[in-house]
Amino acid sequence: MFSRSCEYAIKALIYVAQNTKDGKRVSIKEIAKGTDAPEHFVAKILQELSKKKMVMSIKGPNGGFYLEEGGKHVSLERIVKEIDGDGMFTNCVLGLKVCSEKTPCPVHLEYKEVKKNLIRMLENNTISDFNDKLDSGKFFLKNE
Amino acid sequence: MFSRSCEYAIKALIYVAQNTKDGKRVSIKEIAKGTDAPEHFVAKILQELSKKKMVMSIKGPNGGFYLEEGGKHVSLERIVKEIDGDGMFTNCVLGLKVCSEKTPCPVHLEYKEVKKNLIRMLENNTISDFNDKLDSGKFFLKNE
DNA sequence: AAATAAAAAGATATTAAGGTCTTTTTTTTC
DNA sequence: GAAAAAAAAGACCTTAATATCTTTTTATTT
Ligand code: FES
Ligand code: FES
Repeated sequence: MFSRSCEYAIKALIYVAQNTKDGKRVSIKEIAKGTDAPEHFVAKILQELSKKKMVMSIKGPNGGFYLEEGGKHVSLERIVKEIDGDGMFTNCVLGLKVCSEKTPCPVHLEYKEVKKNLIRMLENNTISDFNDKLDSGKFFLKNE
Repeated sequence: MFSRSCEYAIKALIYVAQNTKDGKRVSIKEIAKGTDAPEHFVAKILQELSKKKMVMSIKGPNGGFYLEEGGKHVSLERIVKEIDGDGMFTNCVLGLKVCSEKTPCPVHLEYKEVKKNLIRMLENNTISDFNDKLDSGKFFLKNE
């Protein structure tokens, strides 16, 4: 569904939001541990997100990552599009050159509904939405 | 969503069903052209499907691929599972080790609904369903 | 039997994703 | 100012997906 990079990005951002509420910062190492992801890989992804101002970073001792107020209201849709591009939103599910009503693939009509659901899910969920959920202890960023 | 292989497989099977109604067979070359897929790649995928008896093949002049009566009633779900495995049906969408109600990821609940839709779409559509649709000329296996 | 047409099999190549390691830069603390 | 801690940058490695090419086997047609 999503690329690994994208999965890590989503979990990392949720983790950062969750653990920097009081003006603290979290290091790559912490994020990697907290989301069960390879440290150096997550570093690269955060670098990318940082360039796009989706997460803030400060170097040096006591540095790390944190979110600006606005960053907390970023939707999953935004993250997915930044990392994986908009293929999932526009491509034909059977790989036709274009997805259109004019020359639709056999599953176009039915897939359209599925896609609508998926997109709604991505649009309606922001980083901060998850924080509330995580606080309740009923959701996890890693398991097993 | 699906791998290339899987996309090609689905389109190839639909194409075969569509073009062998009268006891004819179609060659790899035809299938590749008809579905806008690389010939040798599609050959390998059909080989695999052939081993699994999801499509029949006959060698030699006048040979080619065709479907047994039963093959026409194969669902997309079956094809996807044979080619891509059941990851899409069982894996956590954020990549947690397991997808479970016990230790769900933050989007588990919402994604569950999306997944249900997707699976229903895959289960409810068989190769022969598409033939009827294609006959009407309103759907395509390639475009642009 | 020879020629031919087709799939099967298998070897190889290419590309992209995923992952790791090393060096550099920045900042803080002492 | 030196040492340390952190991210940034970049080089590199590994694996899997995608794709192509070549050879072999099988069946048909003449
Ligand atoms: S044409 Fe295939 S999903 Fe729209
Ligand atoms: S735990 Fe993530 S989808 Fe179920």
